[in-house]
Amino acid sequence: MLKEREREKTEKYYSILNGAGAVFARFGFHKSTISQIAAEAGVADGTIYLYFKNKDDILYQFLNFKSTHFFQKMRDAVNGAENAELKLRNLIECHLREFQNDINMAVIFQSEVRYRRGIESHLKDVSKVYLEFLSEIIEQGQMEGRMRQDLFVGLVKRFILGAVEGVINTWVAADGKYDLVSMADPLVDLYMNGIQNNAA
Amino acid sequence: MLKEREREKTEKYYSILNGAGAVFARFGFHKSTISQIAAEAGVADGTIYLYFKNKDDILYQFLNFKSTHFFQKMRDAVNGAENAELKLRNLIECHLREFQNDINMAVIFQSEVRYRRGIESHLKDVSKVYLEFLSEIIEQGQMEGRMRQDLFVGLVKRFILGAVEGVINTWVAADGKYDLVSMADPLVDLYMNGIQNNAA
DNA sequence: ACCTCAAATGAATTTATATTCATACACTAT
DNA sequence: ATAGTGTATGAATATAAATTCATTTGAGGT
Repeated sequence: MLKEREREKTEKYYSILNGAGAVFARFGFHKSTISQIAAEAGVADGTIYLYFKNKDDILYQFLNFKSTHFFQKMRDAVNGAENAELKLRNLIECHLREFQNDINMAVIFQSEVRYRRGIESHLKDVSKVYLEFLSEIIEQGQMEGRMRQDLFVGLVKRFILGAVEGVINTWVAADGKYDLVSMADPLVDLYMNGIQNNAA
Repeated sequence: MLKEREREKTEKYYSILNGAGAVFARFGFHKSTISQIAAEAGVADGTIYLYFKNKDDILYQFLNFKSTHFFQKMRDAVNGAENAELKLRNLIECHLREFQNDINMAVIFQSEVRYRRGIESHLKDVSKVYLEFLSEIIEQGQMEGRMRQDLFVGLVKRFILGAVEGVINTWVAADGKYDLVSMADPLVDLYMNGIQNNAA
């Protein structure tokens, strides 16, 4: 086993992480084998165990690495906006852009993160952090008078997250063929105005 | 192997299906073993292979059985409503009620159905059928002038399904502790009116 | 009571793959 | 050049669990 300090910095560490990302995305975590990952990363099977504790650890580190980056982008996007509606728009746009730019990550997040008992417990629960972002935005929106006062925030935030994920799932199922980011505006429009025809 | 005809009717067949439902829900498909399922169903390991081709087949038949029932309920719920908004409300309420009444099914649908390559291909894709229900309702709503004309139906239906699933996931994560069906009205209200404060 | 055969059993077998480890390699310092 | 140290290899091993099958059980039927 390599020294803890250096282990995570080497080029090889990232080759394996990326290889694993590609393999997990293609076959799913359970059907992926260490040999496949090793081949994809261009290393021997045994080498993987110099950098990772075991197969689970690969997934764990992958999610950890990606989500750290993801939430940093998220924070930047939200902070750069003034009012709640713009924050929401930026958040959604950022989410879609990051997933579009890294389809392996997108596939893995959408398919493996849900109900992985024992992983989400270690991992700073991805959707939890996300939902906190949303709570803040909604509450700010209510203070600004921009969003309804009678909203049940606990529900609204799942509602928002669920809908983005639904849109991403569809995009993933279509192998990322179309532009995902352009869904941001119509999506936010739905959040804000709903589907009812108020004109009539 | 039992005769095809009789195999699926026996009491034992359903014991195994239910046992599997409980075990899959508790441990997830991959971590569930045949022995656990057999124990839960009160039969010997080998007996399972008299009724099912293999472990995958158990999940497949479980999903098939449950989704057939589910969609029947769904159809009844939708047909019993006059206008599109009521149909939507009934659909969501039915969805939530059925999941609430069968938490094993709920857990399995939410966690195993997504990205199970080779299963959704056999199984009449659950979300596909669901999305067709939604398309019809939305289009009807537009004809009735009850829903906006400028909606991108392809987006709206994922939006709706995604949001219900988000709400169900939260409920499942809380071990079904609170009443799920009561989320139907506020949820539909959000679909229809959005979160924006129009009064101000 | 005995026979027959479908149904059930669970220990033995097979299979698949995660993980280990003895060996080989490559770089640096002396 | 050679020794020494950290790194990489991949064949061999360990393990776990799915699946099989020789054997047993039990419910009619004679």
